[in-house]
Amino acid sequence: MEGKPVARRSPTMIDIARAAGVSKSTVSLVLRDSPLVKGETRQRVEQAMQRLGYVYNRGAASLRAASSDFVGMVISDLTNPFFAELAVGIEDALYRLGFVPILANTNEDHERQGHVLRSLREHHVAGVIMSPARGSDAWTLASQLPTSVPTIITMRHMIGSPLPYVGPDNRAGSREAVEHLLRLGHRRIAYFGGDASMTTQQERLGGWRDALTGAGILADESLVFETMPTRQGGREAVDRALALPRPPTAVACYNDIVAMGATRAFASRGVSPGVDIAVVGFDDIAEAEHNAPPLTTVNADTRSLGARCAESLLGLIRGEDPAGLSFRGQTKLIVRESCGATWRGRKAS
Amino acid sequence: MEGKPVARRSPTMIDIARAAGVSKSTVSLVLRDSPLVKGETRQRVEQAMQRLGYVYNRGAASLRAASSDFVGMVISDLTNPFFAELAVGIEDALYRLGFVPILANTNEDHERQGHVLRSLREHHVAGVIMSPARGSDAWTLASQLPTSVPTIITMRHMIGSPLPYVGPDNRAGSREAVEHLLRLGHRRIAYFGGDASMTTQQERLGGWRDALTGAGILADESLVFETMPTRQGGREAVDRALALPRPPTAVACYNDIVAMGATRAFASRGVSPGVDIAVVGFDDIAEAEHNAPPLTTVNADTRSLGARCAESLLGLIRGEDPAGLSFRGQTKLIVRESCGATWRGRKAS
DNA sequence: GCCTCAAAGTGGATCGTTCCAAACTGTTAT
DNA sequence: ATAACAGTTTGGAACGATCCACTTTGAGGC
Repeated sequence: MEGKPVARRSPTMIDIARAAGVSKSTVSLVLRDSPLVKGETRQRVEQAMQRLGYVYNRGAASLRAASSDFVGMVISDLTNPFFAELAVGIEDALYRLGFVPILANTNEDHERQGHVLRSLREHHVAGVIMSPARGSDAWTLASQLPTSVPTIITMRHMIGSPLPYVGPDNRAGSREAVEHLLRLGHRRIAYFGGDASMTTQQERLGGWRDALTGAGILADESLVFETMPTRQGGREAVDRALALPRPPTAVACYNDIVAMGATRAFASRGVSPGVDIAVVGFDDIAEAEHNAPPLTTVNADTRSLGARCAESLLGLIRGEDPAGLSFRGQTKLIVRESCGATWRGRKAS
Repeated sequence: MEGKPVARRSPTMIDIARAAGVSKSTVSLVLRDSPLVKGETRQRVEQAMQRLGYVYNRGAASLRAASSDFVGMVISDLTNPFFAELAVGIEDALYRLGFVPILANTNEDHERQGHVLRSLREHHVAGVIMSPARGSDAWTLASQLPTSVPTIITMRHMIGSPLPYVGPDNRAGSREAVEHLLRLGHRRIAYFGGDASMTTQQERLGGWRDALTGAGILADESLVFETMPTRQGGREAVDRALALPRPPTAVACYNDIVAMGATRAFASRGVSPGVDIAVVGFDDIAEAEHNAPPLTTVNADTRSLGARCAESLLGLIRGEDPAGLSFRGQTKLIVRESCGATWRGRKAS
């Protein structure tokens, strides 16, 4: 009188085996596309799976396999569009390589990062890709992640860590941006944003110095305004820079977020970015193109960088030499309007 | 002559049991904080764990437990800052509730969504939170996700689906925004962006109609410009709207991304947003505040909405009545400058 | 008729936990 | 001395797959 009986628990290989009149070993062989099973048998097994609605249990399988198909994806701040783009690049590549990403957004919190790494270990992840929370040091990290877990560090290089690092060439990119400003005739070029404790900041600031000294100009450290790498940070830097007796005529920013905050702040103080002051960013996030004015910035091909993380991790898992798996991506200056170049060009023509 | 022998494989409960001189059952009890073990024994076991560097194997445990602590987090487009924010809200709440999020960014791709759902089932996730790819229908979804997997649908309501839905009150929010424009004296109010196949669009567009007809104005469908919900879509809508013999004086946009594209496009065509034309968005993404001009928009408290997804999922997992787990979040109009209200106010004073 | 061999299929141990029923202590009541 | 009992501890059977060594089957050679 009841409808067709609903399976109380989902069928296992043994149920399939019984239904198809074979042993569980044969079902296992069918599942893994072994050439050892006869075509006819294979069909019977596949029909049984279909009929019973069999779903493979990957957890059970990986119990024997020592490691799973999970990869930890530890991101320091997913609300930053730059990291969101990186995460998408990583996720997409992992998916293609047959891995399943476990997401953890640490929000720059060390304690949370520690918890998350422990959790990932408990889940026997095949590897980890992480952009360390601000101020993580190689030593603490080593204690949280034993060398047995293949790990790629991304975006924030950790000095003293033997782990492969994937990220853009910050120094060269920043240098190129500042050289562009120099070529436009600027001599008082400030630097906005970034936290001295981060290697990314050190590298980008280094590029600023390189460009200036390369042009025979003294890198005036009083033109360096370190602030939080946020829009708010960009605004603060503007306030401080405009308070100077002789304000800068151009600014290189730690990243696009800072640059966007800065362009807004300049504009609201009557200093028109792209006209009265040149501003360049870094990262080339999607928003940069739609900023007012559109941001001249350094493109790091974020998505490919993400893919590269996944590929390097695969290398590490396969046992390749870690030394060959680090990667510094080339950057490319994207000239838009915030540096005033386009505008001047138009005026001159 | 060798250094201290490195553990070939990581220690298991049995190794700990041996080292502490107890049975594996006792170790298991210690791990789960059972009051059954004597304090002294507990200590011995804990010391052994410390000494051998024991790491719990959650996979092995969940083999018996029927379901794991994983939750699938299926996002349609993580590069959209709105969804990134939602994802962060979900991730944070899941973490707090003791779940581990598996991330899948479907990028609006159905095929991929299908694969991902299958993969999640194979991993025996405890539940799924998903914002369906554009154009997903209840029927296909039901075939991909049997009712045995607790699932919350977010942001994109699916008509005909019994699954709990968590999202903002799009209709009321949109209505409120348009009513604000009406109050400012506008009568020709256009609607930009969004895809007719999405319920979100239908609801927001519905709010636009509600407000107009509520004010005794004919909702002129020739002022509805449906485009991709992207910045580019916003630009296209501007082109089409300005080509009208009698262009609108105000615009309600499908979301902030469209509104940002639109403000840029208006500005570059010499129509100053916030002065010559009023523009309102929807979502209140972080960028909205820093747009030029700062965007008047509808805040949906995205992060809380994410948290709510996680909480409703927990309810579903615990077997609560699905009917009570749906949630429509209240929205709040955030008045900034793009609607011209602030500006007019200042002028009048 | 016996042996060999390849192809196809199988049983049982295993992975690292949890859970259950049973067993062992030492005390107290009878 | 025995029973009853609470407080601890334990062995073994799951969970659902994989993998290895083994068996079965049938064809072919001598």
